Amino acid sequence: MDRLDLRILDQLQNDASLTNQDLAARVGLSPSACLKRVRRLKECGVIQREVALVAPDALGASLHMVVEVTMVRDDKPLYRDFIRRVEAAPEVSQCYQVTGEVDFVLIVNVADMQSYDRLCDSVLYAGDAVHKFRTLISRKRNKFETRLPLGV
Amino acid sequence: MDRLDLRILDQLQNDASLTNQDLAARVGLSPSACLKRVRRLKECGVIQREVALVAPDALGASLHMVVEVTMVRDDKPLYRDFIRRVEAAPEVSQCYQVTGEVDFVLIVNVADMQSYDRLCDSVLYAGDAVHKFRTLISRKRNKFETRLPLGV
DNA sequence: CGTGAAATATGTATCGT
DNA sequence: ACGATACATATTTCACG
Repeated sequence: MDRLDLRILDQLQNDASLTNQDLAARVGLSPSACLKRVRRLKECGVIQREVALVAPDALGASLHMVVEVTMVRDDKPLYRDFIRRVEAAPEVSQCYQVTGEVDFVLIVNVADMQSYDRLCDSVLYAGDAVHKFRTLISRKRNKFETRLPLGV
Repeated sequence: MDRLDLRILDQLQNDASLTNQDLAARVGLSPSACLKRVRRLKECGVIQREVALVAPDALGASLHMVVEVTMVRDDKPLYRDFIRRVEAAPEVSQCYQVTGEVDFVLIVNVADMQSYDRLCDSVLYAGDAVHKFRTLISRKRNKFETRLPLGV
């Protein structure tokens, strides 16, 4: 993982629709050398996947929420089951297991309150794992950036 | 925006590296018709961009935090300036403006505590806009999904 | 890592429904 | 207005230097 790989990642985090030729030109490499690097970065999991980011309000899924979850107790199987439900719930886009006064923070995005309700049933009220939760409703998502700071 | 567009979005949210041919085959369209739709979806902003998702731990930026921010008072210019600083800070990947006991929730991801410190200086302590904040340190990111539920 | 040629994919024009 | 076919252009990909 040298400087060239970092520059490649930097570009692709911004715009994965770049052709290999353009990418190669930008990082100062021949197309074939560039392609080999990109493939290696995918192979070894540094590039996990390429995705299209869709405007939430173009699809009526513009309701974002932050849910802080406190579990009933510290218990491996309990946690594992909860995480499994979280993973299975399409409404939950992110899940952070945190230290401190709460145990999990979920980022939820849904079309309406009915969908939020379904989420509560399928994840929060299911299985007696959750002691309590607090929902912060987002009025606005001011920033959403998938890019990691690479220090290039 | 019909069923076909939704199927296209569904595919591209999963894997934007699909060739137009494969995509067309999956949604049951000819390549040219498919391409026209994809371009239209990009033109009108439904597809915002395509990005590569990079494994955070492959790059030593694996420290995630959730920061809850409470402002000193409700004040337009104050908020505007804060948001501007948030947007400028590469350590802050997401910012939700929420209702309730706190005013903002930030998702931060950094390589180390030193970077977190820089963030505090450049965003949280700058400008006397922030009354207080609470930082929840993530032990683990159990889920990170950019895909919106499309109900297809 | 770079070059060049073969294999693939994209993009366009045209026609049909 | 939208989709299909076919052809021209561009890109990816691989063997070789």
